[in-house]
Amino acid sequence: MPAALLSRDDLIARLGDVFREHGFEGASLSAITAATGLGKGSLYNHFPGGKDEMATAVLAHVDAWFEHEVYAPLRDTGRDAEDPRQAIAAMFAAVDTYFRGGGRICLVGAFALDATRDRFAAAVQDYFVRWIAALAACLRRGGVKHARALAETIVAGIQGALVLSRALNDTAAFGRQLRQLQHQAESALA
Amino acid sequence: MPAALLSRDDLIARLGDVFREHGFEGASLSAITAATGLGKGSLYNHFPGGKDEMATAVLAHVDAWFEHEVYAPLRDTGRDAEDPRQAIAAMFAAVDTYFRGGGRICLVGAFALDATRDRFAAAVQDYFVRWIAALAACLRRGGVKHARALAETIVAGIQGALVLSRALNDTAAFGRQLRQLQHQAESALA
DNA sequence: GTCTATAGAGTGATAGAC
DNA sequence: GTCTATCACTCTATAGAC
Repeated sequence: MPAALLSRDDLIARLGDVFREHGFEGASLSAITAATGLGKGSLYNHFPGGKDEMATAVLAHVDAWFEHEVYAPLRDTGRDAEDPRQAIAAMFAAVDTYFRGGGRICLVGAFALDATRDRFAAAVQDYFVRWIAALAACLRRGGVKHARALAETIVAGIQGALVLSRALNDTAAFGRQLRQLQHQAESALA
Repeated sequence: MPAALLSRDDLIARLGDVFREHGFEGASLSAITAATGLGKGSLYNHFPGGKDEMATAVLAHVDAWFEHEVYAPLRDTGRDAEDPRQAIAAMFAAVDTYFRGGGRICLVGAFALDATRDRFAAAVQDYFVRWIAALAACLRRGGVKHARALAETIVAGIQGALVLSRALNDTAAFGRQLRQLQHQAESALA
């Protein structure tokens, strides 16, 4: 067989970019073809289920990244006073990197807003439930009283920061919100 | 001429529902026809520019609502200690009503996230710029030091709360975030 | 009769599935 | 590449308020 032009990981990363850019409905197969360099035949070879399966694969990829880089470190935080603070600083750093300082939106958040949500409701809900739970566990271990409420505020704040920085076309707004949220978390830990 | 089946305001309201539900790309003319009861001929009679003009009209309608119900009251707040507090409480009440307690998303925020943003960038940016400016002016009049930063946090927080409540399929999350943000504003005013 | 809101068949282009 | 369905949109025609 001919060599694959793209590894599966590269392919999924590019699919993610297309879905982030155009949304699920707006991501036409021709846009996907242009972004990946793969013809329709190749795409259907990799994803017999079509666009639905492509989006599912991208969501699973995003989920795996957050599980490894964000949720697990938060959950594995010890009880030493400094640990939760460091874990939360690491989370904010990871988030800033992942979202390219506000230049990249959250695919899961975008899917949550439109009718796409119904198709991928389970994956969308899971992403947020697990993020909030992992962050709340870390905060609780740091002695925060209303850990669950604060975790919800921080996760919502990050999503809002992405909307705002895209709307204002100002990635600096994302950084400002991230720092404000991190400060809010650190104040609660102190 | 035949009587209009729908007033222009009703028509625009229904168009808004369709765009909120499906996004700009996902809002097909057949979905619009189904939601409005109007055939293509009627729709193109009202909006010769097609979907673009429909979305522009909806955004203008949203803008007018927020200008009248949210921005103007915030800007017109006096300098009495109680005024900014009341104006901000009124803003949160208006926001809760408009977004149906979290059951309705923000069309402008949704447009900000996908590629639609480029088409309507000016209207999208304007909505957020004016909201933040009006809220910051009110906070500043209430003696808040970093009024602009807090205003940004609150507006971003509202957008994030909408994403979260849709993602979790839990409108109660929207109410919780709204109360938290209002408390944050009131603490800064005190 | 004029004008406007209606309806919907028909256009070419393009969608996603295979 | 081929397929059918559907896309946004055009055009012609009619109904009815003035």
